[in-house]
Amino acid sequence: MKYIDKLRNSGLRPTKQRLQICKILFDVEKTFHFTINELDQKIKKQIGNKISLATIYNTVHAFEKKGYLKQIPINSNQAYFDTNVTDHHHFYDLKDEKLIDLENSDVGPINILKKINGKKIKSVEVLVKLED
Amino acid sequence: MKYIDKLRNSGLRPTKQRLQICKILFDVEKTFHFTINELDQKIKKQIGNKISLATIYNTVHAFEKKGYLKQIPINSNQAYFDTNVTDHHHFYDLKDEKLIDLENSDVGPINILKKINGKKIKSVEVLVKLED
DNA sequence: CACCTTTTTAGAATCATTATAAAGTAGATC
DNA sequence: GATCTACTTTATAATGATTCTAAAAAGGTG
Ligand SMILES: [Mn+2]
Ligand SMILES: [Mn+2]
Ligand SMILES: [Zn+2]
Ligand SMILES: [Zn+2]
Repeated sequence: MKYIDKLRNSGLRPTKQRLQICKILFDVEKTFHFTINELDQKIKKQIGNKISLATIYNTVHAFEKKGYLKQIPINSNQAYFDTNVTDHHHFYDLKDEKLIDLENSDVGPINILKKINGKKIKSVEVLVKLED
Repeated sequence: MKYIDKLRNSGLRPTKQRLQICKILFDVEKTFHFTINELDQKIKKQIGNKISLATIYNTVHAFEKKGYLKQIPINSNQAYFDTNVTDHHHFYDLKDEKLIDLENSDVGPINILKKINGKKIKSVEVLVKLED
């Protein structure tokens, strides 16, 4: 009951819905990127039942807040999430509208020389747009 | 009649509305970042009259397509545009929800070591999120 | 001016996301 | 195990940015 503990330790009750979403998001070998609608589809397909969209939004946001998911800024149409929460970067294939991971080691160190008074850096993300 | 020519050369008729928007966007010393609503406010305030939101969207998208504006991916809430169309990067102040330019020279060369088969790189953008 | 095309516009439609509020559930207590 | 309470889920409505529509207005050309 790996996810039950994970949720409890985060102060989130391990409900049936949250456990199902955990299974889909984290019980796979590879991390992946998804939109809320894609997750909704995946739940219907893999679990069989449906989870209310409101619950899916709530859960994804709760997981994001706890650091189990990351949101990737791509465009203003819809939110993209990532189950890979390590520091890393992305390709974005403009034609397929798909994200591809770009590990830190594939980019090399990024040195931000400019400083902003009174602010500190929370994250540094590179987005590489791809075309044919 | 600098903007009349600019528009004509782009195959866009120099209408009153487009010229007014040009004036606001390009007739200033410094480039800046804006959302559609901020632009709408600015038009009302600086020009006095109002331009239909549909026209503002149309014009901004037309200018983006022509390369006179760039869209900056920040989050999925609303689109941010930039009158600075040179290659550059951004700070995003999470508290103030404001963009700050980060010139290429403030970041240093970014070497993308990973290649994706059949795709070529269109742009490389760094987003540095700031917190207090 | 007459004609044709592009553009503007108000308003409706769309779509992702968030809010609401009622019903259900988990976990604690007895 | 029944009871209680806070948390969660859910259907549904509301919101807000963006896009669509279709009719009116304006630009450009001869
Ligand atoms: Mn969010
Ligand atoms: Mn657009
Ligand atoms: Zn990723
Ligand atoms: Zn900028």
